[in-house]
Amino acid sequence: MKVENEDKKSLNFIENIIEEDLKEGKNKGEVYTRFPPEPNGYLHIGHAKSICLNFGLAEKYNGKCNLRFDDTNPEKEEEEYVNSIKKDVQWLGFKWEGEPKYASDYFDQLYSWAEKLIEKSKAYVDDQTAEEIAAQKGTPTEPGQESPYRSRSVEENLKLFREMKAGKYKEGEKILRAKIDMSSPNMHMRDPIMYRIMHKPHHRTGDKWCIYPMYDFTHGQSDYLEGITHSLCTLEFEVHRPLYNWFLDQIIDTGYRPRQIEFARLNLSYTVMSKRKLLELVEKKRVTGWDDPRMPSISGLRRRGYTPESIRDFSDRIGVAKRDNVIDVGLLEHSVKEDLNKKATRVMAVLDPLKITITNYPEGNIENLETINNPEDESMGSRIIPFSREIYIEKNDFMEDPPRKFFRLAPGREVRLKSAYIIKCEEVIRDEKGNITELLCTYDPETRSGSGSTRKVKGTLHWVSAPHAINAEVRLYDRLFNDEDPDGHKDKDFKDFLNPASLKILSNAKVEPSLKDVKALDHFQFQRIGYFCADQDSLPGKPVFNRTVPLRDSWAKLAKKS
RNA sequence: UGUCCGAUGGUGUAAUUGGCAACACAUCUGAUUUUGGUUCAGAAGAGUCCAGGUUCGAGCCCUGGUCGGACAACCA
Repeated sequence: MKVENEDKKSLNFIENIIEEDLKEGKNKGEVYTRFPPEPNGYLHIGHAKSICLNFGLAEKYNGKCNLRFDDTNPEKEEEEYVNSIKKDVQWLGFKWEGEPKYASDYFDQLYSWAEKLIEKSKAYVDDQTAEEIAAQKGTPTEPGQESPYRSRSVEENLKLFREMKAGKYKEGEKILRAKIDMSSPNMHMRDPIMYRIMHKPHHRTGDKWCIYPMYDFTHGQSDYLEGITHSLCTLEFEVHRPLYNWFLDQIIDTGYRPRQIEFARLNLSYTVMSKRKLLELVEKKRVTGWDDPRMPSISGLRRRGYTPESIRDFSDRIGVAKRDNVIDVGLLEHSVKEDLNKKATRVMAVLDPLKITITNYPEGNIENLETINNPEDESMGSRIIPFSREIYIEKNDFMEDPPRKFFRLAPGREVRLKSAYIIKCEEVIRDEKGNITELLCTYDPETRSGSGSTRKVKGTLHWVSAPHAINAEVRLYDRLFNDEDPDGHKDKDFKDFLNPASLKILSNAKVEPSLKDVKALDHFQFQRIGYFCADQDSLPGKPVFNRTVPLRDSWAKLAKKS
C-alpha cells in the first residue's frame, strides 16, 4: 500500500491560501470561485488556464464556481460572444453553478449602492471633460489635483446623479466619481470613475439604462453578491486590489468578504495571446477566422484536434504562480499527443503517394487483412483493410540512393507493409523527364502478417490499396509564427513574424476506405505521420483532415544531423 | 526618480514553513517494437539575481542593491 503518497502533491500558492482560510474557519468552510469573462471576444488558451483554475479549485475543495459575464460596457459586448463562451466552457468539461450570471443582473443594486456612497459623501458628480480629468490625475510619480466639483453637497450630487440616470445629459457631460485621495501613490485611488453615461442599448437590459458602472465599481460587489470566497484574477489587477477592498468597505455590513488573489497570465512561445491582436489577425484575414486551427483560441484548438482532456492536462502541468512565464508550446503539443496516443484509431493514410505494382501478386485479387485499431488499447479492437496488386506508399519512404541507416524502401531492398507482406523493390519506372512515377516490387507470400511468419526486416511502411483508396484533402498546420516571441520586438510588428508555411494543403492524399465518411472532430493517428482530426469541411466521400500535431520523428532528426 | 509585484537547471513548477534543491517538458544514450510512434532503463544539466547580516544551519528570515513586470482608458 502506498496510499500515503496519493495526496502528497504539493500545493500551489492559491491552494495554500485556501487551505489556510479553511483552517481558520473562514467562509464557513466554503470555497466559491467564479470565471468572469467580458463577452467581447472569443476565449483562448489563456482563458482556459483561468477556467481550469477556477472550476478546478471548486472541484478540488468541494465548492462551487460561477460563470459570470462581466458585461458593463454595452459598446463592445455581444450575445454572440456569450454563446461562444458558454460553449467553450462546457466543451472543456466544466459545469457552472446554477444559471450563468451577469454583472448586469446587479445594475439596480449597484445603482443604489452608488447613491449610498453619495449620501455618505464618498462620491460626487463631476462635470469636467475626460481630458480635464486626465490632466488632473497626475502621474505615477506626481500627485493629482482635486476636481473643482469635488465638494458639491450631497443633495446636489444626488439630484445630478438621478438626472444622469434619467437621461438628462449627453455622454461625457457628467460622471460619478468616488471621493478617495487625489494624492494617493496608487493611481487607481485617485477619485476613480464609478459611472459613466452611455446612450447605448445593452445586450440584456436593453434601453433601461443610460449610465453604466465601471469594472472597479462592479467586480467586487458582484463577487460579494454571489458569495464568492476567492476571486482570482491576473496580475494586472494587483494595483486594483486596494480599490476592490475600498468599495467593499463602503457597502459591507457582515463578516464575510470575498478576497481577490492575483496570478500570472499564461504566455505561450510562438504565439500571441492578446484578444486585440488575435482579432486583428481575423479582421485582416491572416487567418480564416476565430476557429482557424492555427489560432490559440479554444475554438481554434478544438478544430485543430485538441481534446478537452489535453487542455486540462496542460493546464495542470503549467501550474500557477505570480512570476511572469513563457510556456514552451511544445508542452501543449505533448499533452495532446499523450491523450491521443491512448484514444486515436490508427489508420493508413498516404499524404504524398507513390504507386507500387506488385508484379507477382495475382491480378484482380483482393485480400481483406486484419489490422489492430490501437496497440495501446486492446478494447478498441481491429478492422479490415483491403490489399491488392497496386498500392500507394509515401514518396519519401523510397530513396534511390539511400544514406546509411535509411531503413525504408530502396532498389533491391525489402520492407514490410504494415499488417500485410514483405515486399522487395525490383525496378524503378520513370517518365520522359526522369521523374520516378512507379515502383515495381515483388512480395513474399509467406510473410503475411498474423500468419506466423517470423522473417524480420528493418523497416515497416504504411500503405493504401490503390483501387480502394479514397481521395482526401489534408491540411498540414504548423505554428502561426516563426519567432519565439512575436510580440517582443520593439520596432517590428508581430505580424512580421507570421509563418508563411503555417498551412500547407495537400489535395491528393490517399486514405483507406474506412475513412470515406468521417464526422467532424473524429480523431485519428495517421500511422507513422501524426495525429489528424476530421474537419467540418468534410463532405460524404470527400474527407478533409487537419493535422493536429506530427508524431515524433527520430529519423528526421537523425537525417538533419548528417 | 512614486506604489505594488516578482526573481530557483533551456522552459515551467516544487522544496510540507530554517535541515545540504525535486518533478515535468525539452535534450542525449541504450533496450524493446510489424508505427524510426508508444513503452522501458539511464545520463547530462541549477547550488537558488548580487552583497552583507541573523543562525549550528538560509532558496526560505532581515538589510541594502540589481534586474524584470504592472499601474496615469468615461476598457475589462
